[in-house]
Amino acid sequence: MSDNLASKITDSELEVMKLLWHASDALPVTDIREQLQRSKGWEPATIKTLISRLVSKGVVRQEKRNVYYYSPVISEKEYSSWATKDLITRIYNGKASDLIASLVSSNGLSKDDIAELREMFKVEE
Amino acid sequence: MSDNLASKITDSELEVMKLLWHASDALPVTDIREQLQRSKGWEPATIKTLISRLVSKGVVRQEKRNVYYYSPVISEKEYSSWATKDLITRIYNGKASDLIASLVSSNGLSKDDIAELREMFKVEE
DNA sequence: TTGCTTAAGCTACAAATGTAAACTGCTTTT
DNA sequence: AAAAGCAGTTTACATTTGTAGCTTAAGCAA
Repeated sequence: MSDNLASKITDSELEVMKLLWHASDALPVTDIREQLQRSKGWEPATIKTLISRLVSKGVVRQEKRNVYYYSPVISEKEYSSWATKDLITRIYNGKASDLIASLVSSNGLSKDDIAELREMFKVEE
Repeated sequence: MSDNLASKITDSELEVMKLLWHASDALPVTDIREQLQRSKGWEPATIKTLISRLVSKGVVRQEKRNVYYYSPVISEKEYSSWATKDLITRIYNGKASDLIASLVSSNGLSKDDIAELREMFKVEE
């Protein structure tokens, strides 16, 4: 996923992406509209604009059937790991461990998180 | 640090913040200008605009001496931990360990990072 | 078949952002 | 003192983002 694709997903657009990511298959506008209208209170026109922009940006693909069906071009995992690396580059001078240190020192980790991490980084012998 | 302060620091503004964070004391525009002109190639006017916006946003304070001296109101640590939590909220459904798992599975961690993390999460006995 | 609904595409419009010039009044230099 | 330089302030202007309306054409309901 190149920088100039993912970096351009805005907050509102991300809501659409989340919907598409969680769908098991491509969705027609109707379905997208229905859900976002409920969860976000957006007008149909707004939702259509967001979808169009995502298509222009190349992160959503449309297939013509009776009506267009939309599906994500990049996966949620790709996007989130990109966003994480981007954060690390921008504010942790590229050091992932600094991010984690920050989480630790700002109490950003729950007891469960810490337990998981101990497990994750346990030295195997 | 309330959401509506930090969330409003834009990319360009962040460059100014970094400079202020790394300075040991408040800086006059001259110093800020000098460094950002070199490192970013920005015109003096641009730099002045960014500083003003940061002051309006309440994240930079100005003290009147001969000339104004500028210093950060929020610390780099506060900002970065806020930004990290924000990322976790927005794309990891609030689960910090998911972020770290994503880093692990996308090879976002260097050997050094991993070594540090092992140390960090070592079970003390 | 005649509307009603609504997808698609185009247009709109304010706020935020990136980038910078113009003006105004000190301060410093010649 | 006159000129030069620059801080501080105001204004500018294009692009991006959030949010949404209008128009046209097609599918579906009555």
